[in-house]
Amino acid sequence: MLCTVIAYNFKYYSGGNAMNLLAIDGNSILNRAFYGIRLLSNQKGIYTNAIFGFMNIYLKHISEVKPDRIVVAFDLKEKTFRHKAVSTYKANRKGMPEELAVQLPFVKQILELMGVSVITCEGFEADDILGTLSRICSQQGSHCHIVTGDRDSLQLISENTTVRLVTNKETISYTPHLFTEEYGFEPICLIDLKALMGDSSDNISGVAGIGQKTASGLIQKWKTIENLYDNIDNAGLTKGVYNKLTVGKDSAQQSKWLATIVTDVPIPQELTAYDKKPADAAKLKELLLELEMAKLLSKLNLDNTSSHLENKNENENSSDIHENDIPEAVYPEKMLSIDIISSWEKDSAAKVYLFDGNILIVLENDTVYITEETDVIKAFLGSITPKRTFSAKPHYRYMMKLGAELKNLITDGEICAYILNPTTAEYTIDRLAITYHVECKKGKHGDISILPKLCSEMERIISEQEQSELYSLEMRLTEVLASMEHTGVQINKDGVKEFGIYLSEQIEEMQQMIYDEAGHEFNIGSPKQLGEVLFSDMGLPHGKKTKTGYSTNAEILESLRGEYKIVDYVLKWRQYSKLKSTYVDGLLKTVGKDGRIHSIFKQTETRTGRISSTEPNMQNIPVRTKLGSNMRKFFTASSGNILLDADYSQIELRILANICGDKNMQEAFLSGEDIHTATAAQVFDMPPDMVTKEMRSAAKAVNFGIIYGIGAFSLSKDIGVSVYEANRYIKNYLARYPKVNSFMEEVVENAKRDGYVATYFNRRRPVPELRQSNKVVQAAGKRIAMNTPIQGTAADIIKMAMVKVYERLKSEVPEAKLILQVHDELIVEAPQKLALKAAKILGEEMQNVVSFNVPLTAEVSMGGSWYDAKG
DNA sequence: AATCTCACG
DNA sequence: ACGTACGTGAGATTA
Repeated sequence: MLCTVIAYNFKYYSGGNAMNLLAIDGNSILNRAFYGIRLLSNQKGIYTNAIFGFMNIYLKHISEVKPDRIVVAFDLKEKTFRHKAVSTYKANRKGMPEELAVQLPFVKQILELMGVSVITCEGFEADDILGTLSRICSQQGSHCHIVTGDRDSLQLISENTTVRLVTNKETISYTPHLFTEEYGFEPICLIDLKALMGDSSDNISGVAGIGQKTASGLIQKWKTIENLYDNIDNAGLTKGVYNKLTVGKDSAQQSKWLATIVTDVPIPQELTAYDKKPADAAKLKELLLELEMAKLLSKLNLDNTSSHLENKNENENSSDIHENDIPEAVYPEKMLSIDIISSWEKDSAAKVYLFDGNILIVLENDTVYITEETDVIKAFLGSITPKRTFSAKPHYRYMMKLGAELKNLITDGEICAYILNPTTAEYTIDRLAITYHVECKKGKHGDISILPKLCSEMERIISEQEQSELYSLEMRLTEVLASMEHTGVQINKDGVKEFGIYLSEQIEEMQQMIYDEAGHEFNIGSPKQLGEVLFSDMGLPHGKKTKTGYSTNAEILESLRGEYKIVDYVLKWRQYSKLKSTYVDGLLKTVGKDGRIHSIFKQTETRTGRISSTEPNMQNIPVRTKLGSNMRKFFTASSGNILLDADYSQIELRILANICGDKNMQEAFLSGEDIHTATAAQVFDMPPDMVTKEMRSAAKAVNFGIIYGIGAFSLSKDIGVSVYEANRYIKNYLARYPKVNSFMEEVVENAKRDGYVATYFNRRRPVPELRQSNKVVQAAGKRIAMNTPIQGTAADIIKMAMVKVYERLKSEVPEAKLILQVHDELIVEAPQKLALKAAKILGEEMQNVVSFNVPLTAEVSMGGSWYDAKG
C-alpha cells in the first residue's frame, strides 16, 4: 500500500517585536505527557507516548506564544539533591519509571536537532533554572513565558513573567491579575502559603495542623509569614491556630526557604545565548522516521522531500486509496474496527498515514484510524459497513453533533468486557487481552489492532454464558445514552444564582449564631474542629468516635438537636452549605453554552448494572427535603416544551415478589393495597385499616431491609426499636413470606457455588467476598448476593424500557427527547402539543416492557419544571 | 490520597 | 469479640 503524505501549512514561528522567551520545565511537561497518554511504542519497541505528548505540548505553546528564544530546562538527575536540601528532601518522591526514563534522551535529542537550547545545571532543578531565566528577562526588559505543569512555579509570575500552567484538561495562562483573582494574594506569597500548609509531594512539612483553608485565609490577610509572626499576638487568632503557629514557627521558616525557587543558578546571563540555532533537518527527519512520527514530521514541514511514506506491510499493490473509496468501496461488507482520535493525546497514539485532504487513516488488521474531523469520517461512520470499536458512545455523540447518524456499530469491546465482569475498575484493551488470553503483541498501531481478536473471544464467552440478549440490550442502550447526553437538560441559571444568594445569607446567619454559642470562631466545615468544639469544649454527650475524632454526622447531631441550640444551627448550616457548594455552585460550573446541562451517563461503572451520572451527577438532585427540592424548580422545559416524568412504583419489591414466587407477597401487590401497609398488616397480623402510621413506616423499613440483605442491628437503628424487637419483625416477615426466605438462602448458596450471582436477565456479578475467610467480608458478600439480583433486574428492566421509549419516540414523535434517567424514573422533554402522545408512549413502554405475575406500574405526570413534573 | 459528610434511588 | 443494609458521585478538609 502506498500512501500520499500531504504537508500541513504549519507556520513554525515568527518573531514579534517585543522580545519573548519561552522557558519550558522539561521534566514536568514530560511527566504530564507520559501519564496523560497510554503507553505506546514503535515497531522496534521504543516507547514513544511521552515523546509524542511532549512535542505536541511544545508545538502548541510555540505557535501560541511565537517566542524569539526558547529554553527547555531539565533536572540533571532523578535524585538530585538541592544544594540547600535537608537530607529527607524529596526522599518520598518516586523515581521515574523505566518506560519514561528511556524516552527522555530522545526528547533532548529532538530538541537539540531543532536548534533549541536544552539546559541542565548540577545541583539545581528545572524550576530553579526557569526562575533564573525569569529574573534575567525582567532585568533586561524582556518577557518570559514559563510552561510547566507544576503549580509551585506560579510564584514566579510577575509583570514580565507569565506562567502557562498545563493541566490534564487545559492550559491556563496565569498573569499576576488572574493569579490574584484566584488565590486572593500576590504570586510571590505562594511560598508563604506553602510555608504554612506544607506540601507532602515535596516533603515540605509546613505547620502541623494547618491545612489549605486556614493557611490561605492567613496569607490573604497577612501576606507573608514574617508579617504574620510579627503581629501574631494581636492577630485575633483562635487559640488552636495560635498554638499551632507558635509551635510550628521554625518549621514554617524552613518550609518557606524550601519552597522558594532559586533565581541565581549559574547559567549564561546573556539572553542571546538562547537564540534559536539552525535545525539539522536531515538528522531530525531520520530520527522522527525511526520513531514513526509521521504527523510530527509533517508539522515540522520535514516531509516535503519525499511525498510517499511506505507502508511496511507490503501486502497490497501500490494503488493509492482515495477518500471516496473508504466507506463503501474498499470494504463494503467486512467488519472494520474504528478508533476515532480527536484530541492530541490520542492523536499521537497512531502511526498514521496522511491521505488526500488531510485525513489520517490507517487500514491495517481491518482497523481504521481517523484523526481529522472531516466529511469522510461522517460518510464512513454513516455508512452501512459494519463497525467494531472500543467505547462507542463518543462516536455516537460525534455524529449527533454533526446532525448525522452512526450506523451499524456491531461490537463495543468495553461493553463486552462489562457484561463479562462488571466489577472491573477500568477497562483497557491491554488488560482485557491478558484476562481473556488474547495474544497481545504490540502492534504497529498501539493496542487497538488486537481489538478484533479480543472482541470475538469476549463475544464467544458472552454467547456461551447466554448473555447475548443482554449484550444486545446494552449495545442499543449506548445510542440512547449518547442522545440523552447530547440533548441535555435546560437549567434556569438566574434562578439558581438567586437561590445561591439566599443560601449564602442563611449560611452567614447560621455561622454567626454558631460562633456566638461556641464563644469563638472556628471552621464549621472541619469535622475535627467541630467535634472538638461540641464534645470537648462544650461537653455535649458524644456518640461513637471515628478514627480521627468524634463523629459529627447528621444521625448523631439529630439526636442532640432538641437539647442544644448550637446543634440545630450546625445542622442547618450543613444543609445550606451542601446545597450551595454541591448544587448551586457545582451545577452552575457545568452549564453549557446552550444553557443546558450535559451530564455524562456511564454505562460500565456500577457492579449491579445500573448506569451512573457524572459531571454533574444528575441522579442525586435534592428532593427529600422541602428546601432542597427547590433545586428541581430550576430544571425546566425549553420554550414550547413540557417535561414528562414517569417512575416505576416499588419496582424492586415487585421484582422480588415475582422472582421469589411468593404467592402471599404477590397477593399483597395485587390487592391494590399500599404495599407497606399490606406488609404491616401481615407482619403485625391485623386488618390493613388497623395499621397505624408507625406500623406502616416500620414495615417500610423492613421492606427496604429485605432488599438490602436484612440485619437486625441496622433495622433496629433505622426504626428506633430494640435489636430484639427488630429480630421479631424480620422473623414475622419471613414467616409470612416464606418464599422470600428460601429465595435468599438459595441465592447465597448458588453464589457460593458459582462465584457469581445473576439477575433475571442473566447479568452476572462475581462475588469474591463469599470466598474470603474474614467473616465480616463474608457477611457483606451475602448481602451483595441477596441485593444484586433485585437491584440488577430493576436496572435491566429500565434499560429495556429506555431503548423502547427512545426508539418509539424517534420514529413516532421525533421532537420529543428522553433526557434523564434516575434509576426508576425517566424524563422526557416534549413539545406541548405532542405531550400526550409522548406521555402515552412513555407510560406504555415502561409498563409493558416485561410481563410478570405482578405487573409493573409507571406513573406519568408532566409540568414546566422537574419539580412540577414529579407527581 | 484518604476521610468525612451527605445528596439520590 | 466485632461490626453493622445495597448501589452511586461530589465537595471540603487534612495528612
